[in-house]
Amino acid sequence: LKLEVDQLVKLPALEAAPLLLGYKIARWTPAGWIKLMIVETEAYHQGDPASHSFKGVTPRTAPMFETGGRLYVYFTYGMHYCMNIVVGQKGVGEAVLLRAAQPLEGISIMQRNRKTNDMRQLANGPGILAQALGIKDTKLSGEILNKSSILLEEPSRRIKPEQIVASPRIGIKHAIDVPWRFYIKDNPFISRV
DNA sequence: TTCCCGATTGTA
DNA sequence: ACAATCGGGAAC
Repeated sequence: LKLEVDQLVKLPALEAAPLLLGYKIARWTPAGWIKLMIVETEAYHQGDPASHSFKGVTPRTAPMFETGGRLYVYFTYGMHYCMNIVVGQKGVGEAVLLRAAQPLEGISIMQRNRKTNDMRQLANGPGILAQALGIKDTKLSGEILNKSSILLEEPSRRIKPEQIVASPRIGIKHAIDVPWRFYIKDNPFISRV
């Protein structure tokens, strides 16, 4: 049973994050199509002290509080961009961080964006994934999926529940114990750790 | 206006 | 293990 994208993005982050594994993220660029399969995600919600939405709406985090189906792109560590799929209901601040993906189409474009030919290093981290997609600013933040240059497609083959691993999230200082990072077991394209 | 810090990455 | 690098957000 495949979940329509429109239904999936209405779910709370903790439900949507594992379900997004296997879905495809795509972008149309002047050089052609880029497409990857999502293999690693993390869930962030309003009651979560590690979430940007924890302290309420700010100009930066406003997209997290919109209806699911938008993008939330943020700039971090003075040099990296990370992309989220906003999920859930309007007024509730939650999103799913895209941490890693498996390259499918537009490999040469991503190799150019990333300055490496190593397939496993094209999208094996949230900042790296954004680089592969050619994201160099936060202009896409708040944009609506499938109505902007970023598309989300249903999986061709559904990921079985037993193939999904849950583990603690990476790089956070709060709520380090909860297993809200999800990835496809044995997939070679997940981020380090 | 000042100050601290971060949902990271690449290099040593 | 650690530097690079700068915008967001709280405090002053």
